[in-house]
Amino acid sequence: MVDTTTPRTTRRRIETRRRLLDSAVEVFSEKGFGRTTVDDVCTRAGFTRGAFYSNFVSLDELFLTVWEERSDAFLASAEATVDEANQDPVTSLEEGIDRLLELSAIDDRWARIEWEFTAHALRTPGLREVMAAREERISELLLRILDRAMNHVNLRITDRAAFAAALIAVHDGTTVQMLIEPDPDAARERRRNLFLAVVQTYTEAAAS
Amino acid sequence: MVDTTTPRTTRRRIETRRRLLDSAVEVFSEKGFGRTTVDDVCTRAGFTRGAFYSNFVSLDELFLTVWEERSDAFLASAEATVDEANQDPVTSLEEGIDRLLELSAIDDRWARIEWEFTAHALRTPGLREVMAAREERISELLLRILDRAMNHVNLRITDRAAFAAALIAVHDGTTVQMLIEPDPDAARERRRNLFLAVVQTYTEAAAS
DNA sequence: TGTACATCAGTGAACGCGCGTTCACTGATGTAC
DNA sequence: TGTACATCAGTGAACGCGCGTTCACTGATGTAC
Repeated sequence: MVDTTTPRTTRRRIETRRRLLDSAVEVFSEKGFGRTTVDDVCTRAGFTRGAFYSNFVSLDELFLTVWEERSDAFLASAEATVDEANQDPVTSLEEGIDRLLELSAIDDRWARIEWEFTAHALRTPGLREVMAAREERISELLLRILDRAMNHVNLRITDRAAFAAALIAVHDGTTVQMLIEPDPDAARERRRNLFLAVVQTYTEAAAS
Repeated sequence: MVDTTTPRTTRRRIETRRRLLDSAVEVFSEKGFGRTTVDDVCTRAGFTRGAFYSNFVSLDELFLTVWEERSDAFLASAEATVDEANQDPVTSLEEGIDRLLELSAIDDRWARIEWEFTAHALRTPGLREVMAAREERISELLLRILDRAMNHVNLRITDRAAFAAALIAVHDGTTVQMLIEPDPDAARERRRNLFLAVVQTYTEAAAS
């Protein structure tokens, strides 16, 4: 039996969406979401504006799609890294921190877009819940990673929710410092120490 | 001798600028900087667009002016609070944290604008230095407050620059959590604990 | 204090570009045989 | 594999609104006496 409900052609559309989404990341990070026009994105991708309206209904939808896609990709790759790490457990707290920082390392462009999107979400009621849900997913993933890692270094988490929230807050707060401050290396080193302090705060020696 | 270089009339202009600046805060926080038009600000303030161009050259200048004015006002009021506090020294670490949090308490509207401005600064080279300079001023003010307070609770700061940077990072990171998360009270409590942990990390018992 | 005058600040109309959005169209892509 | 056909995806022109910016103007404000 032939499927008559699904649209026929797909390859070309998929490729077009791909190019529009990739261009959107570039343009949003350069001009900011608010100053970006439909034509900016299309020109960058090598299309005329009609192509945009054939694939998205508004820039808001495009921005949300970009953000969700990248967020999901990040979470998926993080999960994969965690699975790998099971074959190679951490041997020290410091090593664990470094792995965590490596996992969350993102390029400047994407950091700017996340900042933009948060600003956007802060004034768009429907998006606040979307962001909160994502933070919840990151929190769960983090705790899954941490549970295992803590075991290997003989520590026990005292307050799980607070621990995850603290790591996320410190991550966000130090990210902007690294982007703004004249000496990013110093900022990076301070971030590392602060992460270490947070881990020590929310854990205690496990009964062995 | 009469001053012939300074423009004559001022009262009316000052009032007009005031209303434009206040309206800008409202509109920027509601629509975001990028989606705000000159007319949005003028209509809100009860002027026509000409009034804007008689007082500012661009929305960029207006945004920077708004931000600098509020930042300076914040720093000035913080200094004043610190001077007052000298008559009434803190007696415990917890009390010090609460005072610090009270000092940095800002309304949602202004928090959104700071986030917006940071996003703007992250993609506008000249503004990065402006923000870095302000962070430096806040850091100095913080350390002045902390030096005195630590003395009263018999603690000594180990790494001054890292301590101030950590407090700022934690402040920023937890602010967005309080605005995004469904349970702001829980987020506030977690923030308080995290601040406490940071203080304990970057201080040690002073030789008495 | 009051009046005549000079200057200034904000008005509102005007201009034109840029942008969002639509739509008839064409050439690209997949399907059937 | 090749061809004829149907459908779809992106084109590009068109429309009109909204916005930034300018400027001659008028009424508000300060000054001099």
